[in-house]
Amino acid sequence: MASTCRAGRSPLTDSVRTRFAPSPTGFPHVGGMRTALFAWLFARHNQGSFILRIEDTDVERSVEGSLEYILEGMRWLGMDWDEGPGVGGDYGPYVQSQRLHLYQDAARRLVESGHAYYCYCSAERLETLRTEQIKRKMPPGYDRRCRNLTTEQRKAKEAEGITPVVRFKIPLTGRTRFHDEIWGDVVFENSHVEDLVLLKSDGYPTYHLANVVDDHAMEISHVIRAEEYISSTPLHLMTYEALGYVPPKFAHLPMVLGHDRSKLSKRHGATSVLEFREQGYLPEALLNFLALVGWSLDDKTDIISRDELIKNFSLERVSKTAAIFNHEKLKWMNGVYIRKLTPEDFARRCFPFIEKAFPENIPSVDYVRAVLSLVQERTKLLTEVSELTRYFFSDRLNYDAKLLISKDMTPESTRQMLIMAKERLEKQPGFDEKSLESILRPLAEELKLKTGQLFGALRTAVSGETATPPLFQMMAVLGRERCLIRIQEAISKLATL
RNA sequence: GGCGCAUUCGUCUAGCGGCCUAGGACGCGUCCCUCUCAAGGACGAGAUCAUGGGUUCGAAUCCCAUAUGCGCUACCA
Repeated sequence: MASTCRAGRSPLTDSVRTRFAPSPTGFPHVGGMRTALFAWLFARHNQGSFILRIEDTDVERSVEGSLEYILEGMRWLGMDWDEGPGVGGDYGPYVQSQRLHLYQDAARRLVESGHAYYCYCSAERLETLRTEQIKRKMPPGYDRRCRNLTTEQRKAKEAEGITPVVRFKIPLTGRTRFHDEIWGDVVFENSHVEDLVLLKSDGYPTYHLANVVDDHAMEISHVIRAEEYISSTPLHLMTYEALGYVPPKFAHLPMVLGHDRSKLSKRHGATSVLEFREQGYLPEALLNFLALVGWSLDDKTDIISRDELIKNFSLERVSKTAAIFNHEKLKWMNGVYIRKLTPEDFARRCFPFIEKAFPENIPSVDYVRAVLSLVQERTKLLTEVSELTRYFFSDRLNYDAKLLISKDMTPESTRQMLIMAKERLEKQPGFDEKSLESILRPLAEELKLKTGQLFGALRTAVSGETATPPLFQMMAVLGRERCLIRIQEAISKLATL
């Protein structure tokens, strides 16, 4: 796209550079990850660079260990970064708390050039000011009391030992307009923009300053971020200009909502991508799903591979409307991806869940594979496999004997039927799917029973369940000995009815 | 309250003036397949394109109001 040479960006590096800039204040939220995904896709589509930058400028909200979770979430989804924590890069450090002097310098320059000023107002004054404004139905905001302090007044405040903050001196008139890659042209009256704080009294920058300074320093070409920042974009633009920087392009992404149309949060279910992993979701499914929250390829495609996503992603097809996170569709999509897995891959991914559920009862890897191949197309979540395969690993069946009795059958007729079946099975040399079918089907005919009546009873006898994979396949995997024992148990159970 | 933005089936969306008696997907229902459950296939219900005015030969698509929703309105990001 833009290939004009501009200040701060050399022709050599004038390519697409996007970034994801999370603050380490919690888990990797799917909303944030969706934002990261779009920035990542845009960079990859344009053979650009994707940068990961940590915005840890809020000391109070910073949560120990959360950075590692965020990185883990990114890695799990397969979003690799070209620069940032763990990989380095030419524009580091990529952690804002290690770049404080840059922001402090910028703030000082801004004050010196008259674009910003020191503010000595206390948090208390600001607080009472705000509550008073709200009470009188006035728009809340800073009243610019310190905007025009004289040198003497400032000296007096300094003498009191007050550490000031730096606020941007927003022009009182005029308007700021910009072109958003997704929203189009947006215009704001400058008089509605506040003199926001750029540098806090603890020496840390606010998001507004740190963002501008770093996006410029890191030569970010496209700022792709959530919709909530659109209102502060005019301030950012003014800051770029005041600092003498050429601003990047902006693209604001629509929000991700919960089912009640409020911002997606914990009460809407899982919101951390790591939680989705624990619940048995496949990263490729989540990635596909997330890509479709606010973006579409065309009027009919739902299942899109990572490569296709990269190949086809464009900002033009990003929607402007907030989207509700549809867990049902994600689950369906996960099922689609599970079915697409090779049996080996499916087994590999399920193994941890099986091992966890049946630590003492795993005879062999081959057995587990055989079992899993029977349930693959029946599972929507990896976590379901333990439930789906329980009777393959445990001999305690615990079912109600009544479940053995099919329609139009009695306990006694069912018992007789199972006795016959057991005799035939004992005599049958092979125990594979084919030979099982070759004796069980004729048996049903011989007894003048519907296949469902015989097979249903055997199914329950052998598994304790009424819904299982196909009977013969299941029995073949369970093995002759186990099946015969279970059928005998069923026969005994029926006798007590 | 102010500012900004949005508004197509329950949900995700296609649509960028005539191809729309609005298409696809999830979910839902019926049927087929079938030893059960899935998967798969077929069909169906489901949107007066938020409402009201314009513009136009013609509007879901353009314009203006209204309503509703969302975002911002922090020494949080």
